[in-house]
Amino acid sequence: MPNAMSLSPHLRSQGVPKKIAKGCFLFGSGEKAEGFYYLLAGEVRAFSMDEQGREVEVVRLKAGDFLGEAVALAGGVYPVHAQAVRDSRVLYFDRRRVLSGLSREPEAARFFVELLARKCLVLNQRIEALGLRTVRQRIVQYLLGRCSGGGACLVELSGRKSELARRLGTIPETLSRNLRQMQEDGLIEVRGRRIRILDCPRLRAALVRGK
Amino acid sequence: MPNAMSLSPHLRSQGVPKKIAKGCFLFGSGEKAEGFYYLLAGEVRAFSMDEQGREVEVVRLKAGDFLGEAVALAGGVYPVHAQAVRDSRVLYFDRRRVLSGLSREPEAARFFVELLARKCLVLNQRIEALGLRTVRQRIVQYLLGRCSGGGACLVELSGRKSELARRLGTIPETLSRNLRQMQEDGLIEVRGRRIRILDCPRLRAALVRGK
DNA sequence: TTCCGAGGTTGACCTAGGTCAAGGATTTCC
DNA sequence: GGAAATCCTTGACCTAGGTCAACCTCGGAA
Repeated sequence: MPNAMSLSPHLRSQGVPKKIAKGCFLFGSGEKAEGFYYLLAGEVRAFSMDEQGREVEVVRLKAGDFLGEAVALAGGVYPVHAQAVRDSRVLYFDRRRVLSGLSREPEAARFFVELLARKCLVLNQRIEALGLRTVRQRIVQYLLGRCSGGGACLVELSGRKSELARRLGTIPETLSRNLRQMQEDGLIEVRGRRIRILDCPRLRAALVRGK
Repeated sequence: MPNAMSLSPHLRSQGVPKKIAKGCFLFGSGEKAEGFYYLLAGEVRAFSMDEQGREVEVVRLKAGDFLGEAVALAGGVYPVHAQAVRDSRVLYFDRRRVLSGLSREPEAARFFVELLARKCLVLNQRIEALGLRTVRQRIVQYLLGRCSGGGACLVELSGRKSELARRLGTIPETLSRNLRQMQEDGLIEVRGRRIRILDCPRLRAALVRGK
């Protein structure tokens, strides 16, 4: 989840800058979460392993995103592996230091409370979205979620289509078929990883009618 | 979500006690969230309306649960209606007061940071769970989630089966069929809203194998 | 240029599970 | 207690979408 919150200079100063070379791990699944990261530059992927040891990407982080903050602040163990896919720069925050720092730093306390509260909202929305019956509905809701709302607008996928499929709780084939269908219905226009929304109102209607 | 965190006496003193008579609303969907609630006693249900104006229960709260804290602290609008289903007693916390109080009350800051962080984890788990392919898997994971892990154990559903169905992203019919199937497979024993897990290890295996 | 490999698309097929409709079984309320 | 209203279960049916396998496309390397 992109957080789009900028760190206050003061908070920033509490983080320890680190460089993570491409391919290096920030942490591994199952490790006790003693701290968390703020990504200054680069790219990190979080993934878990399925039963057969195949990797399953959970989320991909870019500059401005936090990584592992909820786990660390709640005092759990990382549920995923995190690996830099490019040379990256991060700030590392020690869990205990932040927690005890909350006492002295009202700024920071507010910041984290709002950060986490916002995250909860986003997660809740995702839960709602996953509750939607059809894949098509989920696609629609995803598209609407990142379109300004006007007549026509363009959505550019950040990752692979297969990642989007996974995120929407389906598989590439089904995503592909649905996109084509929607294209034939004149709702959208797909070109590579660019999706142009042709008929925003009708798209919105499709969401409600449960079609 | 049950939170199972007890309020510190000090924090508790910041809440304004209120009595909510059965049937009364704590807030309505779409209202600006100026505060949130902590349920001392009674029962509250949160629900939204689907397109046809039918009510859809989202969650049911009992004593010890918070209501609307994430929305309020993030500064949004309530996404649901909240109504007391029994005479209830709550503490009401004013959003602004809490937020500004974080400056003076390190205790409170820590409390809310941990509360929200924990909530994020729970929500994440639910997202993962909803990503499971089959309804049966989701049932299994739900049952395992509330079973101590030993040989046999008993799970008592807190609400209606239809609520559980909805929570698992399905419908009562399918839930019913799956439960019966699992019963025939000798995995569980269903009596009313009591479910006895007969074969915990085998159940766990069923989760992994994706069957 | 050609070759190669990963991602994407398509088709054929089949099953999980959603819908509709009809009983049972519990609660609830008088 | 009994009637009414909810819930729950079951059956028949059908469609969304997952699986498997083949093919296409495009970008990078030789």
